[in-house]
Amino acid sequence: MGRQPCCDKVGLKKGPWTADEDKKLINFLLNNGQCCWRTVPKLAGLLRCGKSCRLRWTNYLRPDLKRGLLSDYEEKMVIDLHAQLGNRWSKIASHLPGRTDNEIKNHWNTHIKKKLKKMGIDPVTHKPLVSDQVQNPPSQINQIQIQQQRPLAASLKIDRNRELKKADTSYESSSTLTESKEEDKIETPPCDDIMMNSFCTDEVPLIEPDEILMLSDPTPSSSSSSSSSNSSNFLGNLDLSEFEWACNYIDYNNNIDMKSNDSSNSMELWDDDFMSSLDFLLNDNEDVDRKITDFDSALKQCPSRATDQESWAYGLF
DNA sequence: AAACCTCGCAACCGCTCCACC
DNA sequence: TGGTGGAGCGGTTGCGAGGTT
Repeated sequence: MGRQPCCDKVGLKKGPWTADEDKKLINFLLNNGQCCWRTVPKLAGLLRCGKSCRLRWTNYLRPDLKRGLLSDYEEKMVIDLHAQLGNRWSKIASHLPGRTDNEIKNHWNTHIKKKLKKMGIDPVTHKPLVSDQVQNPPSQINQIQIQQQRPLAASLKIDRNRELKKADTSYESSSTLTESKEEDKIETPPCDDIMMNSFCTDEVPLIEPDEILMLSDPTPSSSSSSSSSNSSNFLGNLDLSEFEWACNYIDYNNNIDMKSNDSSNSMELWDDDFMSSLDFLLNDNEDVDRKITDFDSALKQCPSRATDQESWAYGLF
């Protein structure tokens, strides 16, 4: 018996999302929150399946997403985490605020893989490629090997049961059974001189504060994109004044009036401490651990849904 | 200038996981 | 405890943009 499709696909639209569809989805989710994805397209008036809506939201429309290429530090983290976790992109993404599993997966496949190969590192095993030792000076190989020792050791903590299912992940040979969920405790890799010297990433245009300001105070767009493919600025082109902000969800579950047409309220709860705590999302990360701690504490100032892992991001504009 | 090629990324597909009954 | 359905995950595909011939 075949699996039931996730939705009735007859008459449903596929392919790139239009700006209008995006707007409908954002409008619905900001006003109603995330509930059952299957019902979202129906309630939002979209001819899409729920799965498509969820992907569009999580990978593209979520307001907390960082756009642009991964920074050096993020790239380093991805490499290190991949060495520990393998192709578990969502786990890796959970260590990188504002990045999605899809984005990291794409970046890995298009950029990092090539870089590692160029450096003589097998992107699957994170060990030096034997054939490439000819191409790389011995000193460089030694540095690579030194770098690889730490994640390998850390990887021993990964749940063996789960890893056995991943035939192609890096650490099939990891010994010792350990407690499950240990992977969630994997440490954020520290800045490492070797890695800093080894990787030279592209210029990384991270989101600047002024861009965020633009989003919080939308101005008429010069020309709204005809398709979703150019929607890095898309949210800025939307009239979000009608939307509810996370911090205004004083008590979502108790049905306190969630609808507010006064967008000026949207920043009321964003005091200086909270805003400054967002720096780590906006600037390059030198002391991420501290900043994440600050951010966590700042999030506690934002009541109710804002602290929900999936929905805290609503307030990031 | 046009045809072709390559690359990057958004989106889809199918499978697994997990909560609920 | 097993079945079921929804959500999530990872792999893959398709298309558009930019580069090359």
